[in-house]
Amino acid sequence: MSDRKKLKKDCNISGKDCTEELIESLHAFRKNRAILINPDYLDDEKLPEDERSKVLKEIFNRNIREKQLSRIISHLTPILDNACPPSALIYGPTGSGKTVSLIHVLSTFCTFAQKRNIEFNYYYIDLTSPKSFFAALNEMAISLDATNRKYRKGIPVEYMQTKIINAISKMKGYLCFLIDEADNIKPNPDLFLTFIAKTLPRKVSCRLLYILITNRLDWEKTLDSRILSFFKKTDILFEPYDAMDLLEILKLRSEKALDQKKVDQAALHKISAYASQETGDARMAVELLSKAVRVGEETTGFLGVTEVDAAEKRLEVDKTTELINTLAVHQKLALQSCYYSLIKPDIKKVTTGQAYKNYQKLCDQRQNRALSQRRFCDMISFLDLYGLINARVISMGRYGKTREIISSLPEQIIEKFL
DNA sequence: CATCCACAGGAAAACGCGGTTG
DNA sequence: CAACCGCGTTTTCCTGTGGATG
Repeated sequence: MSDRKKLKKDCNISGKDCTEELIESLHAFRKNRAILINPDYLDDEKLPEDERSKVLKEIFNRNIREKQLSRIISHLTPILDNACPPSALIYGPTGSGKTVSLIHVLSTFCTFAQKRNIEFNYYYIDLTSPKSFFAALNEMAISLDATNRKYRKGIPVEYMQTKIINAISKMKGYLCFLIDEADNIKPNPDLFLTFIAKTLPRKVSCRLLYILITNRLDWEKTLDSRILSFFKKTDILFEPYDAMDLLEILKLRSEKALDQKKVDQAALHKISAYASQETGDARMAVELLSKAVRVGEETTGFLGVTEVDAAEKRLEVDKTTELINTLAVHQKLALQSCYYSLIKPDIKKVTTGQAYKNYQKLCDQRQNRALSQRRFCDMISFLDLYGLINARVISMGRYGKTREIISSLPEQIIEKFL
């Protein structure tokens, strides 16, 4: 017993020492390789409010989105001459900086107008997650009255409406509502729009101005034309960022967040080029940057072009595995049945018939009914469309005409889902 | 050149399911 | 409560087809 105790004690001491050393050395090692100084600047969600707007100001001071900003501002300037501009509808793809630009413009416009003794206020209504009519009203009431976090369910809709009307009727001058993702009201967007466009202006004395943001170009067409005519609106389009804009944004982020000694400017160029080719989504560009930083910290302790390449690959892998995971059951089975024979080293292509046989076998194993070959055929074209397989129709002469299915995924992904 | 394979893919019928009406 | 719609999905049926092969 005493022996064992002693042994344990020894072990403990030596073990502790070892681990402590390990922690110390690893810590030093990691610190040495760290590129990231202030991670919050790579993630907008974590940035405190005032800090966020500071960053935004800096971005806009670099003449990014100048065209769009001037469009919005010239839309607003009639207010300075005591005229009320029409409502505006802002279009643009995700990550083109719609929300950010609008908030920036409105807040600066707000202070500018106040200096000239013009009463101007704006409220931001966030509908980024789908909302019902009631929830939209709720959101509106909250933005008007910051003290009240949330109104409970079960309150009649009319009550909410009068609540909002009461809140607004105390105000004077111009009142601007910035409604983000305005197309997100389900199931009856018309109701909400009728309320804000028709009912509200009649009940309150101040001048109302609506700015609706959406990323669906065709949204307008889904609306009732009668409501649409109440908004005598102007359209403003946000183009996606080009490579130069993205580069500026990335530069700013990297200056704030990263150790400049360890950052190669060429890497930023590469990221901006890649992101602008893809979608021009700024959020995606920043995400790629942070991914590249992570790669750099894990390997060389430096952010260069090679790290960006690696991050790109990793992003690609993440995207495809995510895509695969969101597939419907039978689609997943079809995909598996395609790769089932493709992973064998000597087989490079399969025909639809072979894949279908595999598919039937797989369905048998899992005891669910196999879909018809016709349906399978459609699923193959679907998978091809999404780039999960390569399938093209070829003719093998008298041996028939079929789709030739070839792998289009790197092996690590295939292994993962098989 | 005609033949004929093994499937592609269009059309229409059948099914499934939530919602509505008599 | 059954009958009936409406609409999306699935099955059934069918016609079409590129080119190796005899």
